[in-house]
Amino acid sequence: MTASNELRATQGAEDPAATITDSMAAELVGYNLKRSYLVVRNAAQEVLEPMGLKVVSMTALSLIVDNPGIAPSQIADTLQMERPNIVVIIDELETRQLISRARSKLDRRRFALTATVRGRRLRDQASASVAKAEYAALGELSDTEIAQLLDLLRRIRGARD
Amino acid sequence: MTASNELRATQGAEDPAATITDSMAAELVGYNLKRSYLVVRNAAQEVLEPMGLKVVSMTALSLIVDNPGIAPSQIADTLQMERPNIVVIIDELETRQLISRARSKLDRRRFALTATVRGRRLRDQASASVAKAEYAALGELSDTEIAQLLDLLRRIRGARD
DNA sequence: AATAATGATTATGATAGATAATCATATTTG
DNA sequence: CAAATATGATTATCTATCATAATCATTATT
Repeated sequence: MTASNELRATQGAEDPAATITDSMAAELVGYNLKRSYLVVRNAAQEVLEPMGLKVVSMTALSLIVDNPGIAPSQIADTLQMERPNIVVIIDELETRQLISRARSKLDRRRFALTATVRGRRLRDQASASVAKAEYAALGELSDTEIAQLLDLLRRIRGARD
Repeated sequence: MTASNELRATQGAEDPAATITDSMAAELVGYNLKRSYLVVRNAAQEVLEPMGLKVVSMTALSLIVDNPGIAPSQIADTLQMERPNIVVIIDELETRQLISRARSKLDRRRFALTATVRGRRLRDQASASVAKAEYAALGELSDTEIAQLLDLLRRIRGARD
């Protein structure tokens, strides 16, 4: 770096119109992962909100639809959440009559969760809407690139799971 | 799906040893982005903690190092955070004498933030450690794949910025 | 039978993140 | 130029997310 560049850099950003250089954003994967995640999550939240669902509650609902009889603790394990936080989500899904909660016959400490017809219908609707919203948010990327991205992401988390 | 598969699915998950099918995790990009982000962020947090930094404070510090004279509001814009939350971070960086805060001469409402020598040194150290930690967390991926990933992620957030 | 472990729950706490209100300074406009 | 408006920083506050500790019922272990 030359002396004049040094000088410019020393005072440059004080000009409100100056362009901010952001070396972190350019280089770090975590930073870019976070930003991309927020873009996609916001797109999902937007379409879920009118259905009264959050991303986490729709994920839990989906798990229950796909795995009838699943227990809260299994949901916690799968979604990497703490059990106390699952309880709240399940309470709400039950109040809205999207799922039913019954004691397991094999282990009476556990609950066996099952989706109701309403729950299954809402899941299907939500899942389709979210997929569509994601696709729109990823509009820049081709189908091939989305597949590549998914593969890379699965391998990152796969290493730690 | 056959009748027997249907039956198995209906009761299957009540067996604690049953495998949970997670169609969301398999398909949704947002879910995979979140999981991958958490893996990488945890790796970064781990190496930053002994330096007394969080991801966000090290990002802010880095911005100040790269853009001497930058104002809090510019940091907020760049990092997509609200100004009140920036204040806290800057307070801490200043208390630790990693940056200095002076009124801008061009606009006396603004602050002109500059990194101290200590701040610059810590940034360099932190930035190197985080890059190394990220690389380890991405161990599954080749250099080419990491570059591909970065490109895809930048294009996702680029579309919305 | 007594002890330990597990699952669900409640209460609670920590942290990130956003909003509203306030004050100083700059800018715009009548 | 004076009044009104906008901007930047700050404080106080509120919400959401996420985690921990303690409790109770049931099951597994010794």
